[in-house]
Amino acid sequence: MFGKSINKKLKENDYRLTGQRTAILEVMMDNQGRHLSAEEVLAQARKKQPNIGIATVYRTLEKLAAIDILYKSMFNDDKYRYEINDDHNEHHHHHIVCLACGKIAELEDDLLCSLEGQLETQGFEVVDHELKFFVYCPVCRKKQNK
Amino acid sequence: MFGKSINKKLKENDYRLTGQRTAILEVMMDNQGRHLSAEEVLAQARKKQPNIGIATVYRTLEKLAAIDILYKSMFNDDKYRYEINDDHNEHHHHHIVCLACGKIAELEDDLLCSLEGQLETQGFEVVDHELKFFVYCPVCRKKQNK
DNA sequence: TTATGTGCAAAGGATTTGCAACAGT
DNA sequence: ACTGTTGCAAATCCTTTGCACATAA
Repeated sequence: MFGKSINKKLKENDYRLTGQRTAILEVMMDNQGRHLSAEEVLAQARKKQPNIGIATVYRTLEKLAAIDILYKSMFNDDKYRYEINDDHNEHHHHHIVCLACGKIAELEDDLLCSLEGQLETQGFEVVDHELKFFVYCPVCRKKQNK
Repeated sequence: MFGKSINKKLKENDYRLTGQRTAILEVMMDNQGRHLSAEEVLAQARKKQPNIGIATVYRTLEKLAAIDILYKSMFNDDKYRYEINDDHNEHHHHHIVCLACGKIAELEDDLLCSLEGQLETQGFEVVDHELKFFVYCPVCRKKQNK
């Protein structure tokens, strides 16, 4: 009910499908491309499961991130944020963070592969990478007339 | 006494040079290229200023980061780490983080300039970027015989 | 049934803050 | 002297954990 590759992952990992987890997964699917904090997930999940607690949210997000269904990262506000990971095998997340409004855009590019190749010839095994650009986005630049 | 460009920055920013701040700056200079947590800075600073408190360390690190004398970032252990910023104007930090031992290497490359250029033609103002590779380093790979 | 998952409240760890005393300039 | 800085302890914020109860398989 969540797409075959997600269901497969859940099954492979002995992942008991409770009402709470279903609610959380639904929230994450409804927010594709957005980066939600645990509190934000809680607020939305409560609409479906009124008694769900924050501990369950953290535990579930953590587990889903561990099996690559979610991607976990932190921007500029000291709290982790989670987003659904479409192709949950390789995750090359290139975020473009606006320093003014905090909006986060994503970059689909894979320019970095050649760099990874270099590292691998040096004996590193590259598991993942993460690139962040800190920017002023076009809208904010206009507001500040820069 | 800390190199002319650091002294200039301090003066420009009305930065009163106390014994505590001197101690912290010395610690950071002594650890060029390393990434210290606030607690680690505290421990070393106490050798010079036995009564210095953790609040002062946080306040000082924050201020030095604000004027680009330090660079602040977080790796995989939920605490901020600080390092001295040699050319404290542009900071292009490319860290290579080993997932096994936590060791952090740096990459001096500037392959990303072309990507920045693309963003700028799209109307973004790029202030900074940050790239992290999550890897297993050669030493750890050997230990795990991978 | 039986191992896993849940909610709650308490604990934990990093960081910040209020405030009275202190110290550069 | 004036103003910014300090140390301490308490407060804050995000996240984790212990435990008794509940529930999916």
